[in-house]
Amino acid sequence: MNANALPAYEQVKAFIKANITRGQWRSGDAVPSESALQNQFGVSRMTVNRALRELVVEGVVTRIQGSGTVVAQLNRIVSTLAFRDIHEEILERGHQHSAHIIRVESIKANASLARTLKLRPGARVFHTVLVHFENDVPIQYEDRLVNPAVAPQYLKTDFSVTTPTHYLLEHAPLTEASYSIEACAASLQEAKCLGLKAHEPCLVMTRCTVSGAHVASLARLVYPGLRYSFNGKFQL
Amino acid sequence: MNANALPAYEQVKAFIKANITRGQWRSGDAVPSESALQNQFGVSRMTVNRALRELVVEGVVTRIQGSGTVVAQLNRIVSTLAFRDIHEEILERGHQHSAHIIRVESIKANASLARTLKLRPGARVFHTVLVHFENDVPIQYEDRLVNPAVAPQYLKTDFSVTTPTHYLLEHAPLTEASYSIEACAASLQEAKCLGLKAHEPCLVMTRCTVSGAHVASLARLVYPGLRYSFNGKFQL
DNA sequence: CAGTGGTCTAGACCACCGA
DNA sequence: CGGTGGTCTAGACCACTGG
Repeated sequence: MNANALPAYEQVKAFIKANITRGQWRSGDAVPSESALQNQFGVSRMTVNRALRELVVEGVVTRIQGSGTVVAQLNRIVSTLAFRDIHEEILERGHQHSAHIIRVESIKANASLARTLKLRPGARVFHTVLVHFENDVPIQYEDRLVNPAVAPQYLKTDFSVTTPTHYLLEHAPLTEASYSIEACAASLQEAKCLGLKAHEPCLVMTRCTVSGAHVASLARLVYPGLRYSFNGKFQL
Repeated sequence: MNANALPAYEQVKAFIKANITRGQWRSGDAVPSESALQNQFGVSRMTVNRALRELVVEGVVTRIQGSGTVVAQLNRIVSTLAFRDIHEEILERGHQHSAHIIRVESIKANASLARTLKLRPGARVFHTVLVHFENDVPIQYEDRLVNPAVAPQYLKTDFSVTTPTHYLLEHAPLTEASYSIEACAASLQEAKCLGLKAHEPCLVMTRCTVSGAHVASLARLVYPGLRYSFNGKFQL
């Protein structure tokens, strides 16, 4: 066994990917069965099985028990977007992060908010509004509502030091999140805080996080359209 | 072995995830070794190994050979965004898709475009501009540049029937793509085609696709901010 | 029915890490 | 050095699919 050689399961994966990339096998075409590949490569079935299972996860092939393995419909780009704490994101770019605190308060949930956070209407909810700066340039307006059940001490945090995201991840283990990304015109308040003209286009991420049995937080993150973008990459 | 029972490796995964979710194990904490879990669950090492390998892919744990397995830094939300052909996306919502063709032509690449497509300056490049409608509402303005090397017959396509995305996926197997999502103000031309006022906020996806050795296409997809959003979900 | 994938075992050898 | 994970094997039984 050559030392520089790829593991056997990687070789099987590479073989299959190469056939797809080269246009040899197209979407919907059958991929050789496990036993066929087993013979072809002279490896055990578990090794072939691992290769194929990983290709399923990567979205390259589809398997149906009893039927076989086929090349997946590749008419979609599947990519992984990672959202991180903005503090770390900025530090990682080698820049300075700071935050201005606009609002830290406790409010009463109206009907709609109560429904989202799964609380009774009129229940207390924590509310913070911050602006995050990257090298003194405003880059994110963060309006956040927090369920007191998951972080009773939330309002006592010094948000100029600890970001809400960081605090919540520490105190309420994340189990689930849903988000949407849209383009909106900046409101007057947002525009003022971000140093924009009113109605300038912004990227808005709305995010709802769940921790165990509780809806933990609802956040609206507004980024100046001209200063921020989400980037991603897809590989075969 | 109970028929309704989860597979053993799923039970191991569930056990580990539960300990994390419950806040029992925190980021950086050690996860029991394979042999420990093997004894605890009374299963073979391969089964435990599969569970842990899958948790690595899911970003739940980190493993270091010789050292051990620890709970990953969960201070990031990792989610999978899937971009599909807009035609299918609309059909799947049970709506009607149609496309208006604005422009179908061959142009000469300027220096910057030639660099991106890895062609020589002045080389011929295909250029199409379409507007996609969902139930007669304009939803995407698609400005696309195509490398003739990967799809020589591209301009002969009837784009009112076949979307450029679909045609390219058929003729140039996708091996790589990079994209960015931003918010921009609609240009006059875009606004007119999308039925917006000038400078209304739009979600803009810029996408560069690679097929084998060639850069295949560069697309600018403009979505009206009020009519479109990218949505995603994250689970544990 | 034969062939497929889904799961699992009980071993094995190796590379790596930390004490 | 012992313990960890990384890989691999040669079997096995099962559930499912298709003809």
